[in-house]
Amino acid sequence: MKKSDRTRQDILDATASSLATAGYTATTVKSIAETIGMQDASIYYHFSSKDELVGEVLDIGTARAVTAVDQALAELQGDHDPREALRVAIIAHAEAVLGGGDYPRANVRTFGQLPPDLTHRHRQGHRNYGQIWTRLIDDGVESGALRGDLNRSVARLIIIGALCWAIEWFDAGEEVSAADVGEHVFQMVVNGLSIGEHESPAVSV
Amino acid sequence: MKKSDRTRQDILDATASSLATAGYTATTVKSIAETIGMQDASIYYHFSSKDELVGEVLDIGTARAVTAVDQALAELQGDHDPREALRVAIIAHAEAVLGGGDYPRANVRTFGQLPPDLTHRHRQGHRNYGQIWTRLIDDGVESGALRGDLNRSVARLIIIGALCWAIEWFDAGEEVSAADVGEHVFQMVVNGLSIGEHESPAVSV
DNA sequence: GATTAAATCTAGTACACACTAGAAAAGTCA
DNA sequence: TGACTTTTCTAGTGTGTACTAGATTTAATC
Repeated sequence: MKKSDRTRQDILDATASSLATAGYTATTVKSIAETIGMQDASIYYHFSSKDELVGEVLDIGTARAVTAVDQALAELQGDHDPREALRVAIIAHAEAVLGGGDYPRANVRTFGQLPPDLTHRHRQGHRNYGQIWTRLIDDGVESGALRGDLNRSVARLIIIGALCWAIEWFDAGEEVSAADVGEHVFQMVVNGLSIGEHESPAVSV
Repeated sequence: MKKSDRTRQDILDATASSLATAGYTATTVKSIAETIGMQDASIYYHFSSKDELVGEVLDIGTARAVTAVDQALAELQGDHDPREALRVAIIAHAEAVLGGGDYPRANVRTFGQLPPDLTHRHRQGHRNYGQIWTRLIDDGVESGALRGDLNRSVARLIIIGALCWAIEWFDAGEEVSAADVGEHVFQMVVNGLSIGEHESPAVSV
């Protein structure tokens, strides 16, 4: 029983890693098996199909992303500006997806590449995740901290989109960290790039 | 000669449409041929391989996106706020990729799904496109209209990312138009969601 | 140490894919 | 019409994929 669990975990890890870097199609059962030194047929002792395996990896990925954001928000004690909550959530998302493990990255990376069954299977998870952000934005607007003249759904999707797309260009080796990317997204979508008409010009970079 | 050109165009159109909606893997030579009522083998009279065909579609896509943004900027006559140039470019991009034809959409949709050869082939095109945005941001910062305390590359990639990811959720049938999405991205990344400490709360939506 | 159960392997099947060769059809123009 | 070119089709090949069946090995239990 213990051996099986360990192997199962190895398979999941290898799949998450491959999905995160190579995408869905390039992640073959054979390549997964090779990574962990097995025959491809042996995978089927632990998982009934490729898509069941991939689905489980994606489930773990969403769970981890949700946990990361929830936990970061929970650490905000007492009264706080709704903008600060948004900032904390954005940075937590950035760190989970960019700097975190393979599982959340696999989720974002394979978005839009999955067969219909898998896409449908994870629709609810994405909806749940979106609701966290919906609440953050609603709180901000209703408290008067955020503008109410924009479509909140569109605003939510733009924030998530800016963060998700970062996976396409973010390089963990460079000097910009995952948290830096989150901070930039926050600064831009909340404070804006503009320095405004009444402020003094910013110091040049 | 004329017949060949027409068929060739049909093949390109069908490929662009399939890439834009189904992605790279689900776009098979057979499915393309079926769409235009041909046998799959006949495709090879016009194109030497699937990837050459796909590459040509992507070339057209980048060209159209660049043209759309360039043209929108060219129509800005005389002196103008650098923010206005950014706004015009953002909306032009949104309309080209979301509301426009299949070619630019195919480009964004297949990003990250392509085999290495094709990815490499289009790297230069993406770089060129990025330079349009680099210049817009540089102009803004140097004229004092935009903040200079953020990493400009990161800012550029966040703007493009927010726009590109919109393809994953934008629905042309809904009441929010492609230009609306562009306007929202502009409002958020340039003016910011925050209403600031000295302004009155926004009217509720 | 023998018996049973768990885990992996060997050796395949079936299918979808990109792509090819050569015959057949369609179009062009004297 | 007839000779020629262009375009499409028929009929395949080879490869990589997910997946299966049954033998074989490894581990656990008495």
